[in-house]
Amino acid sequence: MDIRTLCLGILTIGDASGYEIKKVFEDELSHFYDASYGSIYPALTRLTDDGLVSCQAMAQERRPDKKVYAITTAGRMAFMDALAQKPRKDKLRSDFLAILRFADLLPARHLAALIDDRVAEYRARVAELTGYRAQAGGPAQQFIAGYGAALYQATADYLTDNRHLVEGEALLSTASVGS
Amino acid sequence: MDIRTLCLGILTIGDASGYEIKKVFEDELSHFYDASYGSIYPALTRLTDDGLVSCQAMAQERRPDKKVYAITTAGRMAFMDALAQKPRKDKLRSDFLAILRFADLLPARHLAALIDDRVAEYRARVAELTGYRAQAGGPAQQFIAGYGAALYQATADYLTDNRHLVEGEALLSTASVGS
DNA sequence: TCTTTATATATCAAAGTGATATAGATCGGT
DNA sequence: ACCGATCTATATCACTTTGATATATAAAGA
Repeated sequence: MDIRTLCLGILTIGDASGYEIKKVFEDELSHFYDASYGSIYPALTRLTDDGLVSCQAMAQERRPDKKVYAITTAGRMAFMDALAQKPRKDKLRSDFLAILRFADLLPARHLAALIDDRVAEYRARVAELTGYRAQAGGPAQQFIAGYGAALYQATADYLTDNRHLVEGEALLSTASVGS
Repeated sequence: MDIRTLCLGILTIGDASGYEIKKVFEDELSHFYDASYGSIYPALTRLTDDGLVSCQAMAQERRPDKKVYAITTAGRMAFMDALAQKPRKDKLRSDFLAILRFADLLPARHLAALIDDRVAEYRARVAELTGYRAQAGGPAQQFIAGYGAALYQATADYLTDNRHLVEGEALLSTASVGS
């Protein structure tokens, strides 16, 4: 599922400009997918060339033209085909865990602060997503927001309950400096 | 935290070849980071050029030379600096969730099979990681394996408890074909 | 015997990121 | 009234990374 296909999927929901598609990625999909302008704009150009979307330039007063894209029938079929493909494995990229793997090279204070921040961040995210879920549109959106909330909740809990494992390993820098 | 830095970190644990570094990514880090040969080999070349690792070619009988890399003092310092940097946000890329977002375009059977597979896969992963955790080396490795297990467990549970939200949306293709 | 899996390194087109450029509008604070 | 920040809107580009492929040999399994 590349960005091109995802853009096509978003246009399934309704017509949109590249800028608006980016907002969908940020608002609704941000916790399981991401895309930059550097991938969205070329994707839309190519989808247009392939006849999967159509593009209408809207002249705006004192603004750059807004290009509104709409999915075509061919595009709809292509997206259905893509949906039927077996999904690739999920991929997580976590600097945080990479750092924790090397906890024994970090000062204890730094490590503790890192984990504190992460727990606070995830608890905030749970609250935010729970709110979103309540006001969200369809069941699929609710399901996805809930999925995110469940993950963040589980992670925050795990960190709280097991941080001693890594924190016991951390460098007690004061001891080595003092002696 | 780019692949170059991660390779440096792995060499902190012990000397290794590119091939062995790949195995560390696959075995120990696979559920929160990944790297292909296409990034590892160039990373090692550049780390060598920068004097952060040293390389010794080991001639092997009837095998290509094995290049064993070792971290230098400069490399160790560079890695410590990298570890002190604020970690970037975690990034999840999930085709599975992307597909579920468009559950209303999928036949109900297909959707059910997709979720069944995912739940089974995650339950298997929990078992695997729990085993790994028991036999694992240091506390940091145990912590990380446990983190993965907790995530997969929470996900499988969430899917089981909330799948009705998306499954209720799916296309009842028999109805539309029959009528 | 033959296929698959493991050891081992290397390259490359294509995809995607993150930063930067451009440019007017609007909103909040002082 | 002014200034900085944020929003709307599109576009490009160097760099990183992926996923596939190439090359060679050995060992294990079918």
